[in-house]
Amino acid sequence: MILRIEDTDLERSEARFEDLLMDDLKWLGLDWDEGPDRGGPHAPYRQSERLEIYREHAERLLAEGKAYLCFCTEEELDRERERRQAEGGIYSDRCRTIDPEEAKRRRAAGEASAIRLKIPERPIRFHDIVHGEVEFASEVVSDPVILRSSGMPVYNYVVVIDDALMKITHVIRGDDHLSNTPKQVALYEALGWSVPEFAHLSTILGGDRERLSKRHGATSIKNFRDMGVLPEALVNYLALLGWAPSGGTREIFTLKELVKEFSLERVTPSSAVFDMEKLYWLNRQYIKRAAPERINRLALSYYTKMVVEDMARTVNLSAQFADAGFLPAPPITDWLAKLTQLFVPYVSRLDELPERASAVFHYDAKRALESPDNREVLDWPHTKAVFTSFVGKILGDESARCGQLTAAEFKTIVNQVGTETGAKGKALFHPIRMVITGSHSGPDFDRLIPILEAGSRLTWPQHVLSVCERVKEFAQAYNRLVA
RNA sequence: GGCGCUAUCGUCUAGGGGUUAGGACGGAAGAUUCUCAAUCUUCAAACCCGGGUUCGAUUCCCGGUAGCGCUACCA
Repeated sequence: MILRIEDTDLERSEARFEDLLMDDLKWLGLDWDEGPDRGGPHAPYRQSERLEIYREHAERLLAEGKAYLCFCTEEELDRERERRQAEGGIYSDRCRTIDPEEAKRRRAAGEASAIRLKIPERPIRFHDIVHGEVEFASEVVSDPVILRSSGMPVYNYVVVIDDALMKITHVIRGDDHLSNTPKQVALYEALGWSVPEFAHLSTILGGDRERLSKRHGATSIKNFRDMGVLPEALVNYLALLGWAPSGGTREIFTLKELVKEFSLERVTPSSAVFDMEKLYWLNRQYIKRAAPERINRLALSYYTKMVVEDMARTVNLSAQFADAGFLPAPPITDWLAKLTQLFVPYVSRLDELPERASAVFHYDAKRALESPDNREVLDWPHTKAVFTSFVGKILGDESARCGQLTAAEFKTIVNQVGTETGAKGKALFHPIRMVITGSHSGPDFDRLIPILEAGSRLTWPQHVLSVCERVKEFAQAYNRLVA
């Protein structure tokens, strides 16, 4: 595989984009044998460093009469384009008829000129693996500029030169390039080179059926990565957009399986709407299958991000510090790993983890009592008695040592509250969960209580409240409410 | 405007001259659980329109319509 940097548009190219691009590719699990970072037999791999090659071939085409000099000024071209806007048609190729000798003289005299390719006067046909035979009439394709008057070559030209020189066999790209292809085919022919196979893949659209763009939210690879989408899920989803295996029922494929199963011949020619929900669903499947250690490690950054954001709310953190983040020490990471495993069945994106675990980090008894979600629970007949009994047990009981409560001890207390008040099932569990987490729904107490207690014993910027601290806060808030 | 590409459930798609038009996401209902999520079961949901070819067309052909793309000295 070859990585080539197409940077002939100076305005849109920046060195840092290159690193970003390589990061994205590596993250996706795509690797290359040759490229700007590791060299290879076809070096250089940046088009901006291959200018001499492009100039040479352009001059050759010029000398062979397959291309010509164009002296049109920017203003002239603008004017013509405006007229076409209304009347239709293509660029007039007006400089094509200038006598080559005269053109040579004008260039020598210093007049600015671009080089245009002569499109032959016959239909241009080519084969496309997903679209079949495609034909364009010669009259609808204008003579393209291959070398700008600035000396910088144009994409449609360099791509042909490089693909041929680098021995590219299959040109696979978006179908927005389909209309460019006749120009490129004409170029291959003018150069006397054989034409590669083409495969034009359909456009990916947003929910509004417009081409996917920044407006639609996550559209860069980095975005998905930040959301906690696993690369294998993204690759799998993208493959499914426009492709299905024969039979059409299987949907989950690893990169390796995809390499084996995927075939361009089965790619659909019609455009597809990007469905975030389905991506998230696939991501959940992959999270479930992934090694827990990997998920725990990936999850870390989302917690630290949360902690930094929390701190920024109260302390005036420097942007530099917030950016850098920080890695917690092992006792904390071990605890966070347990936390992740507790909540990971609930999420389809890793960045949802802190939000899911918010009951652990952000306990607020007052808000819990005022929450509309808890309204109903508050009105249940047993609720008040359960509150009183439970609060009394935790705060009064010697066994309920602060921060040292075990799951078994907690269970015993819950059972005692049950027999004392006569509440059971929802009537028992919902009010208690409300006291502990602020919400009537959440994970099993058996797993939650040890995590809460262990968390309260850790020292890091984010203090986790222990069970008894929660109960204390709740009791105060509740008493105020009743009073 | 010209040219090109495309058209099966809301979305991604399988299929293909005669099928109960299949699967997945999402939706609805149910089971399970103290609850939410997960999981399982069930259900609803589609061949763009008009002509032709044919015994028969969603499938093949033509036209229309719609969507998208190109129409740059952008990539």
